[in-house]
Amino acid sequence: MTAFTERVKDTVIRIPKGRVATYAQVAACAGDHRAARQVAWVLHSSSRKYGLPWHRVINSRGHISLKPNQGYARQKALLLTEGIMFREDGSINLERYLWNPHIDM
DNA sequence: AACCTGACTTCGG
DNA sequence: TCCGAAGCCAGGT
Repeated sequence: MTAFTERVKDTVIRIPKGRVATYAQVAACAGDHRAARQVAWVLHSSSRKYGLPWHRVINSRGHISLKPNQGYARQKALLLTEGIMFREDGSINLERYLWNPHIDM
């Protein structure tokens, strides 16, 4: 496990309840703005193991990246539970819910 | 060591 | 605006 991967976990854990972050954003916080795919891989492989709030990470378009037959519904349900609202097309208003590491915490 | 894969992103047609 | 292709990174085979 690389240092970068460790930082990804630390970053994800910092995302506040009721807010979301994009894969690229998490990657940037962890020190490599180009490693979005690696962030996805980390969540996929060790979210359960480390109790990460994996559902708070979505793609840059404000959509859930999971396929409908995979965890899509579960992730959406978890976000709704935290008070996050979805538009009709299933997207999230990033202007409103995106985590700002410098202001929130 | 080479090759494949994915819960991503960006750019060009 | 909507795909498809090409980048990118690390772990698994």
